[in-house]
Parts: sequence; C-alpha cells; structure tokens
Amino acid sequence: VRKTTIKDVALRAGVNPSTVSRALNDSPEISDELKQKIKTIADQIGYKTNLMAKNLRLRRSSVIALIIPEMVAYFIPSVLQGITKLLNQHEYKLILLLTKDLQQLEEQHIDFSINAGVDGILISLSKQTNNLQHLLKAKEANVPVVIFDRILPTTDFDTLTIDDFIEAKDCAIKIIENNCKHVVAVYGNEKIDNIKKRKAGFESVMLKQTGAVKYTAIHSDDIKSAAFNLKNYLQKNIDVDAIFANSDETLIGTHLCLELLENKYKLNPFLVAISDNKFPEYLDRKILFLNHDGETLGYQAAEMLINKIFKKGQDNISEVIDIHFKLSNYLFDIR
Amino acid sequence: VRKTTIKDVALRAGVNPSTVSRALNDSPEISDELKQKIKTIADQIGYKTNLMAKNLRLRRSSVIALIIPEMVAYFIPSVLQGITKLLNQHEYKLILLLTKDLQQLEEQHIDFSINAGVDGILISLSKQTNNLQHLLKAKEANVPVVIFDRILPTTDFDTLTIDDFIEAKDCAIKIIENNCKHVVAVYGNEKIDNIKKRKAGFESVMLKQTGAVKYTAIHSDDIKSAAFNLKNYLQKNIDVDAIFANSDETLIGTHLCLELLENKYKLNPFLVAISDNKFPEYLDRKILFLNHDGETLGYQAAEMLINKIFKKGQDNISEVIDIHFKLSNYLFDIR
DNA sequence: CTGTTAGCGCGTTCAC
DNA sequence: GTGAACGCGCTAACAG
Repeated sequence: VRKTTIKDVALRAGVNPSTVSRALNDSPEISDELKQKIKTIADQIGYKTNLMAKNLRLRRSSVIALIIPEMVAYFIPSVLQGITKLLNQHEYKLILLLTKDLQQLEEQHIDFSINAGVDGILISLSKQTNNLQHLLKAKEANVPVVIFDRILPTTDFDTLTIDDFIEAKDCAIKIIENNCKHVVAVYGNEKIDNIKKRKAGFESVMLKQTGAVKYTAIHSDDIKSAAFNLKNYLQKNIDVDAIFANSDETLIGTHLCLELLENKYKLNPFLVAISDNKFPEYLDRKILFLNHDGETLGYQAAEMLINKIFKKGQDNISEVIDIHFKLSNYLFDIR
Repeated sequence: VRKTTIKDVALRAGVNPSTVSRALNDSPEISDELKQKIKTIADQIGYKTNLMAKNLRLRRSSVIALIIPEMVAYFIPSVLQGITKLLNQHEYKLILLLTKDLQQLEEQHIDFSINAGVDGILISLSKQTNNLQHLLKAKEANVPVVIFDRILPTTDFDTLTIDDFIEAKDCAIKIIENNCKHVVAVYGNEKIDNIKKRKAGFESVMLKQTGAVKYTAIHSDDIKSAAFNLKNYLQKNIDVDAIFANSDETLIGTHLCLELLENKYKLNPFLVAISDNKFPEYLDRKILFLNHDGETLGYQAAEMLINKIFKKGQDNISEVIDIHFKLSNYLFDIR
C-alpha cells in the first residue's frame, strides 16, 4: 500500500520527477500546458505531496510550539480555537506545552521547543516569570517568538495583548456617564500584570472624580474572597450604585455576593465587567461587559508568528500590538 | 548556523554515522563502552536528533489528528490537557481540527488527516454523525483510530467513553437511598447519545420505584429552557425533594430556576448532578455530583491510540472501554 | 561488534 | 524549457 509519490506522477507523464516538482510549485520555467497536464495527472492518480520530505528538504518543520500556563476555561479554549483556525490554513502542526505557571517548566519547554526544531514559539508567560532571559535562547537559535496575552514589556520580542488599561478606562467612563455616585471596583490578584493594568486604567478615571464620586477598591485572590470582601463592604454601604468586576472570577464573586444580599437589602447596582463572554449569560443579571474575545486574540497571535516565520531574516523590528475590544451589552432574564 | 548532525558526532568519535545511530538508539550490537563514549561526545557537542529526518526514514510522522466538535469549556480543555500530557511523553505533535458538529466537515478533516499522513486519529463525533462510513477510509489507509467521548456503537474501531448509564444509575441509587419521594430529572438534548444513556441509566432505577416514588422527566435544549421548564413544574409541585441534573447545562438551568423560586417558596431539594467539575464550585449551593474527569479520559484515549500505533499490524481486535467515575460531594458556602 | 551502501520523498543546482 | 545528479539527516540491510 505505498503512497503515490512524485515519481509515479513523473512516470505517468513521461517526464522527470524534477519537472513534476517544478510544475506543482508553479515554477515559471515550465510551460503552462505542461503544468496543466502534470497537475491533471497528479489529481487522477491521487498524488499528495509528502510534507515530511518537503520540510526536510526545506529545513523547516511546519510545527509551532504553543506554551501556556494551563488549559483553563474559558479564555484559553477560545484562544486555541483562533490559533487552530489560522494554523490549519497553513498546514501547520502544534506542540502544546503547559507550564502550570512555573518558570522552571517554562524554561524547559522553551529548550525542548528549540531542540525539537519548531518553526516558531507562541507563548503566554507564567505567573512566576518576571524576565525574558530564557527566551533569549530562542532568539539566538533564530526561532521566531510571539508573546501573547500574558506578556512582559520588552523590545526583544513581538508581543500581542489586550489593552487592559484602555478597556478598564472605558468601563470607568461608562460608569461616570451613567451618573453613579458610589463606585466599588473588585480587583483580582494584582500579581497578574493584566489585573494591575486594569486597575490603573480604571483609577485613571476614578481618582479624578474626587468629591463628586465615592470610589472604593476591593481586592481578592479568588472567587470566595471576592464575594466575602465585597459582602463586608456592601453591608455597611448600601448606597453603592455601581460595581466594576475586572475579571470573570471577580464577576462571579460579585454575583454570588449580590444573590445573598438581595434577600435582605434593596440593591440594584450598575454592573460593569471585563469578561471572557461566558459567565454573563449564565448569571441571571443585567451586566454591561467587555468581551475579551480570545478567538480573535489567538488568531492574530498566530498570524503574527506565521508572518514572522515567512519573512525570517528580513526586517527584525519587534512589533507591539494592543488589541482594544468594545463594550457589549448583555441581558439574561427568564422571569 | 548549521545544527550538529549525526555526522559531526561520528567524525568526532572516529566512527561511522551508522554506528552513532545504533549507539544512540541503544542497539544491542554496540559495546557498552562505545555507547558511553558516543553518548558523551554527542552531549558535548550538543547533538539533538533531527526528528523530521528520522520520521521520514521510519515512514511515520509523529503527528496525530485530534478531531472534535469545538473547544467548548469546560470538558474539552481538560480532555486536551490529558491528551497533551501523554503525547508530550512520546514527542508526538498534534493537528487540531474542529468540526463544528457538522458531519461534512468531519469527513473533510478525516480525509485531510489521512492525506497529511498522520500516525493516528483521535476523534469525538459530531452531533450530526450517525454512522461510521467516513471513518472506514482511515481503516483502509491503515491509520489507527480511537473514538472517544462522543461515540457510536461499533466493532470496527476502538472506543473510549464514560459509562453514562452506570453513572446515572449511581445517581438514582443515591437519591433513593436518601429517601426522597418526589424526584425530578432535568435532561438535555436527547439527540446526544450520552444524554440518552444517562436517561436510560437513571430510569433503570426510577421506573422500578412506581408507587413509592413519584418521578418526572423534564426535557430541555439549553440552559434557558431547562430553567423555564423546571420552573413551570416546580411551581405546581412544591413538594419535590430531589432534582437530578444530568449535565452542566441543565445544572445551571436548575440553579437559576431555584434562585428565582427560593424567594417565594421554601425549597431545599436534594441536588444530584453529572458535571465536569467546574460549575459546582461557582454555584452557591450544596450539590452531590459526579465529576466527569476529562483529563483522565483524554489521557487514556491518547494512550489507547499510541498503543495501537505501536503494535500496528498485530492484533487487530477493537477495544471498547467504558470509564466509571465515582460520586463526589461538594459544598460551597460563603454565608 | 562495526563499516559500507542505499534510499525514505522531495527540491535544486548544473548542465544541455 | 527539461533531465540528471545530488543531498536534507537518518536508519536498515548487507557485509565482514
């Protein structure tokens, strides 16, 4: 059950294998009619080019490494969907490496990727990672790298991330426009760079409102602490009329907290969130939220990498792109 | 910047390239001391075997195709995590293909996989798929296939799925043991085979209880309809003391419904669910649930496929494995 | 035990 | 325009 190769096509067409190769790759040296003839024959006998041989010859692998902390829902699956979409268009394969947010594992994965001969690396940094030393090896080995989502400021590598500052700022502006007077922001773990930026963006608006608007920041490490800390605050401040949840986790915490308190108090705060667009529809509540579109992010990140691979060796300026999504409105109500 | 090859090692060691190859692959024909010497030299000059060349020579690709409906949270990401874990142990790469639950796309992806020369196919069937005709091509082309999660009964292929019947039966037994007298089961879309089996398993216990226990089945297509239909029923039947949600979607629907009704009625049903272990902790409610451990499923599925690839051509009996997870208890409470 | 030879399937240089 | 020959890096068959 041997697969049909370029030789079979050549034999059938009465030409040399190299001629077939040239015809199939649209070389200008081949006459159009011969090209047509060869292509037809190739189709007839079901010839498919062997990518492995081709890659070996072309000194490339058509494999990229995707290094991410973990497969956590919901954002990453969307990102992966976007990456996949673009990669399949170019017949690229994937090695998926999980760092579990450990810098040491991340380093091992990078070494492995370089040694495995991948054509490029797509990486979202671990929480532990605070410098890009280990990625420099990739640069030396001449393998293109794109850092996406969880990034660190750098001029050595291409980065693509969502512009957290601007988006949080958008949320703050919306709240002010809505004439709210007592605003609470629930922040997640500030060790995460994105969270830090969102806080900065939100406060870039809020802190200017001194006097007119009362603003309080609440911090949390997880869902429970978000719910708990918010609850403590709200019980003493029933006049809160706007809440900003800056992540899906804090949003859920906020939701749980409100569920509990709504039985006792009359609450109806204006709720604004930055989310990955999955929880809002599960929460029976009106939420203005900013949809962190992972698929778009993934697609663009993969696109950046592929472009970098194609024009390898040419212009080596590091690109920095910040995506800016817009606010969407969502309302779920079965009452 | 040429990479060091087997030739460089051979030159340095004063032996023939093929000797190096044998030494590195632990051939019994090579003396231990020569092996050691060669391995040391290889390490010194930083030799890494070129997998592409090796694969070309060995007529394999070290790539498997993963064909699934979509990257939906939460189950699939866990599955993917498990698959990745095993694949990385064997230096296997991945082509991720999404069918969007369309049989036609599924067929295209299978054809593509065969032509791309993957070593094996790991597939979870689309909702539309009701026969395995298109997979027969893979069998003819001699590419191993493992069907997992969403399967169809077959003797032509290996299948691995969670034993929905048994698990739902377990849930029903727990409810009976708990002395509940009025049971409602909320089922999802019955076109999905798994849902059908869960219903059968649950009812295999429930329908025997005629007289002693009142049992009602509620059907739904999505979260909203689950919540809506359940609400309609509960409003007329406040004495319901047990609810079985047979998927994460119906569980959320159930949760939303209870949230609404709890303000008006005194409700505290015994809640049992089959879940992917993500929502229960987000719902502020006591739930007895069966954790559908995707990571284990994915790991085992990949393991089955790799084994099949290794002993290709030998025993060709189709394996059928049903995993049976156990009930876990979960309680989330910030009050 | 080890060296020699050949070839996996393709793309490319050099001839003609 | 097209054919012949070579090599990408590796391993398997055949010698010795």
